[in-house]
Amino acid sequence: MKSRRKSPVNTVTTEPQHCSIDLRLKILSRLPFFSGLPAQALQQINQRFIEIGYEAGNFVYRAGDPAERLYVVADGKVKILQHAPGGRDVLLDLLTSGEFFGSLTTLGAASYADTAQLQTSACLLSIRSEDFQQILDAHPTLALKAIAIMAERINLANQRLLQVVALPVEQRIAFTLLALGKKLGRRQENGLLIDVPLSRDDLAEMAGTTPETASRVLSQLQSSGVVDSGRQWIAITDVDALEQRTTQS
Amino acid sequence: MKSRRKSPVNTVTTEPQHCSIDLRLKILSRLPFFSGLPAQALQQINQRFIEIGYEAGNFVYRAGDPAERLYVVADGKVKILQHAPGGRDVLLDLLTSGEFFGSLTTLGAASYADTAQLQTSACLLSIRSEDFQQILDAHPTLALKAIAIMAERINLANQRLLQVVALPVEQRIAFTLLALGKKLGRRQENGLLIDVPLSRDDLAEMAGTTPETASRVLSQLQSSGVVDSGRQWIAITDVDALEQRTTQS
DNA sequence: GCAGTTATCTGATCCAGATCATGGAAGGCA
DNA sequence: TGCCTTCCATGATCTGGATCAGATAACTGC
Repeated sequence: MKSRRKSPVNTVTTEPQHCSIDLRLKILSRLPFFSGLPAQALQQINQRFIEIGYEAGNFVYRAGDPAERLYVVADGKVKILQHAPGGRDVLLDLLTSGEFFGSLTTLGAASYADTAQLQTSACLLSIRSEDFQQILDAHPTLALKAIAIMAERINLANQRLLQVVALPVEQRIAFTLLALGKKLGRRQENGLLIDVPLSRDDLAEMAGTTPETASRVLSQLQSSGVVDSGRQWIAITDVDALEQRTTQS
Repeated sequence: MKSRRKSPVNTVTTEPQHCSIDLRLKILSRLPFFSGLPAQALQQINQRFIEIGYEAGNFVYRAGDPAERLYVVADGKVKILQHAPGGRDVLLDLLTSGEFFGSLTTLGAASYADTAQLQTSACLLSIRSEDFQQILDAHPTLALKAIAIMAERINLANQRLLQVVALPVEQRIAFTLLALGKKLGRRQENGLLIDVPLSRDDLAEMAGTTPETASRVLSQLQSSGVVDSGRQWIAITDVDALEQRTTQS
């Protein structure tokens, strides 16, 4: 019954051409964030961006580095984490194409509070914070969109805080898996595959627990037929059942 | 040694005239957020606001209510909290004069995710979200300031998440007290008084623990001479010593 | 000043989940 | 194909802090 098949996660690495300057404008124009902008403006904005390719595992920046750039994920997955003095880390988010990270503002803190590391190889677009601020200045619509995005992130962070304080581990892991499934899920024969290499450590850091406990909970979910998992991958086989786990027991 | 004096917290309730329409413009113009704006613009903005006085304990809004207004604290203290299904709550923030809460955006969620309750009687200024958005639209500088404020709140939320996951209760309480002291502290003979009525329950909800544990930690800090406290009040007598508690043991 | 109510303190017990420890399975690479 | 490394599962033990339960102290209203 225990399936230990080869990881079904799409491990195709980002090809160099995915990160080429040719595709940059196309990528930017597809972003919901920039939608509705005249082509001309988009053209100008495009010129301020540079593209960077990274290998999986690389750090884009680390907590404490001077915060001077804003990044957009063009392709690949990026994990945002925060370090605690005691060595225990928290995985704040796993970002996918179209999402922002880095410094949205030059006001306030002068250094990054979090660390950005590539979960897969990826292609990033990057812009200096000041340039981005000028863009926001010139296009108030974008500023409102940015505010909406940030409001959402504040809610997300508060939601997680609430969960960690008030819910037992199993429920937190259920919530975490559902969120991952919703965001990064890909339909498969065996269910909703979380389409990113995800270790037990990663899951633990997202749910605010230890890898051992994450493993135990996952084993239990697996033997109940709610999820299917293996080395570095997890698939949700029964979303409804998993949703139930967020409530009781 | 144990001091159980009368609460030194300033309990002067907001007088009606503090919330009068006469003072509204003055209050708004003093806000750092609106500083640098021409008087004319401020005049216009002022017209969009309404003022409301509330009694301590009242709810401004509750989680789930339709989110259609943004509030500014003119006078008094407002606590922002979030409910967990299990009954345990989290106190997200204690806001004081000049701070915003409510709905910064009409995009996204249509209802408040949190609850706003008055910690003291207070005077609030309120504006419809759409009106506020129009103001941001018209004054891009304000939008950038709003973004900076939200970035700060995101960092704060992530910081607290990290603390809850990685630090033991005593350290979390020490951090909480230091933050409160920094934000709401008033110098007194006996130290830095946290100038707001604050019960053990409130402190527990801020630090993500139970009132019993909060009480125990506080007793221990008190017998070490680091803080001084009583019914509904806490003062930090030795800031440096408290800072040390955030690190070791 | 007294009775009732609310906030706080503190002891005793309990348990979810962290920690410690070990063995096994999957993938990488020569 | 076999060695080596990394990841995962799972048992055993331990403990920080929650929970349960009274006992005090402070405020409120009369």
